[in-house]
Amino acid sequence: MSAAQISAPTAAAPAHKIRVILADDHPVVRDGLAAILNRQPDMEVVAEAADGEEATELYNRHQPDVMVLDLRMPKRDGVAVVQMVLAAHPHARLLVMTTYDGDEDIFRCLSQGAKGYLLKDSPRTEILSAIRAVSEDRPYASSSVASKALQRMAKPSLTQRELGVLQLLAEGRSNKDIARRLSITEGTAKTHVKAILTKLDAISRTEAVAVAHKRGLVRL
Amino acid sequence: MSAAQISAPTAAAPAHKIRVILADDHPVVRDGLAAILNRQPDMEVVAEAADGEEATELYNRHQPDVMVLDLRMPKRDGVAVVQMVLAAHPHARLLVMTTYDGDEDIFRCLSQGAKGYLLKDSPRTEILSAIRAVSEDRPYASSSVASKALQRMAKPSLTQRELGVLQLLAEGRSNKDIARRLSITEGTAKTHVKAILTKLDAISRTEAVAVAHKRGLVRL
DNA sequence: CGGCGCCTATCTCAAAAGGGGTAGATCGGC
DNA sequence: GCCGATCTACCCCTTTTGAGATAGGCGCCG
Repeated sequence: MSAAQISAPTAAAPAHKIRVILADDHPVVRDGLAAILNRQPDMEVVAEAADGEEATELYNRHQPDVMVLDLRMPKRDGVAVVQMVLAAHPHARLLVMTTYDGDEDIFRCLSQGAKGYLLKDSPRTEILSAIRAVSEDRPYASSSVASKALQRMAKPSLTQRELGVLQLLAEGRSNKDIARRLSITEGTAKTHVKAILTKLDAISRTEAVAVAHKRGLVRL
Repeated sequence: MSAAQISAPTAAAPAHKIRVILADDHPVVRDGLAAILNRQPDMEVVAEAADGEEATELYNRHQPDVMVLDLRMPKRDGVAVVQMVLAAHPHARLLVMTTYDGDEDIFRCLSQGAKGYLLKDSPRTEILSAIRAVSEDRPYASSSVASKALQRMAKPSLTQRELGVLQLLAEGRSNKDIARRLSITEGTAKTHVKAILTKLDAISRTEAVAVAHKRGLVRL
């Protein structure tokens, strides 16, 4: 394939450039994305945000065609930014980006209306394709994520309560400790833990935590 | 402090540019670093590697002044690259970079002779300072890492065997399972687990795994 | 209204994990 | 040669965890 074909995708002379905001807490990543996008004749980086709060503000101020959002950011994470921006701008086109596939929050973002999802280790061409797709209101997802989405559908999902218990489980708390923190009896805590073990197909709490980490259900 | 002072550090007209190789599996990060470095009058990116094997090869071919190395890469991780490059070139100046502080492998790299360590979310000026320091054979470490190094000294370290047991622990294995896999008795496995709990100051195996994750002693 | 899912709570019983201490074998360094 | 660290292994005893079953209260939806 030729690079020229990718660089000048739909029209030889674009009517207007795709206006993009970048939101990522790593200066290096912002510079890298900016360098890639600014080489394109049909794209323009209009602002950069270093955290979630800034991302929300800058979206309101600039109303870009696309915002590229890191999932994990200080102050306000990707999920929260997606919620807040879409509440104010229902037609906002958001492309969520993260380091790890398998992060459960991807699905939270997509189900809340983010238009696309991208892995940070994607090649440049894929990043550009994704931005162009999202800018035209077409959905985009890395293939590795699309397949995970299907796997995930099959598996039973945890309730909110169970996710809370799982978080404490991952911190190494005992049943008694979990019960105290959630103001329930130890017996009930055990009931929740048993449900978690069943749903995650784990034999022990420690294995459940390992599975939860792999699936991105909990964070450190 | 002025930016000019940082940009033109020692000499107004550098006798020769600092030749740098970048090794990171994320194209975006490579582009970002390249963009930052190529803006400097005293630096030059001579090659880029997308994995550990490539990094080793390119070092041998180009013999740069500094190689910036991601800790986690496909095929050969940062620790292995540090070992192999230093075996062939004992005076190589390597700057290790990673996303997370608290990664135990940082200390493995540094103790094996890497000259500096840097967090990926560092500001541009810090990245440049680090590269200049390392190029002059001066050590460099992010302040957050320097403080962790001290904390770490105080705490007891795990033996090789214990690290092996800890890895299995983190995968959710039972004592019986651990014993089978390591060809030791269950009683011995319990002895190791008890030692781990004591050293990590944890009450339960699950808490020990949580601590191990935080300290980067195990990986998923 | 009748389910259905969720949270709560209880019971019993077996298995696993954890706390304490002891001790032989091996290996490397002072 | 002796000491210390490590790996191995065992003892006893208590606490925690996990399997299985059951059930009331509550809110939501067809």
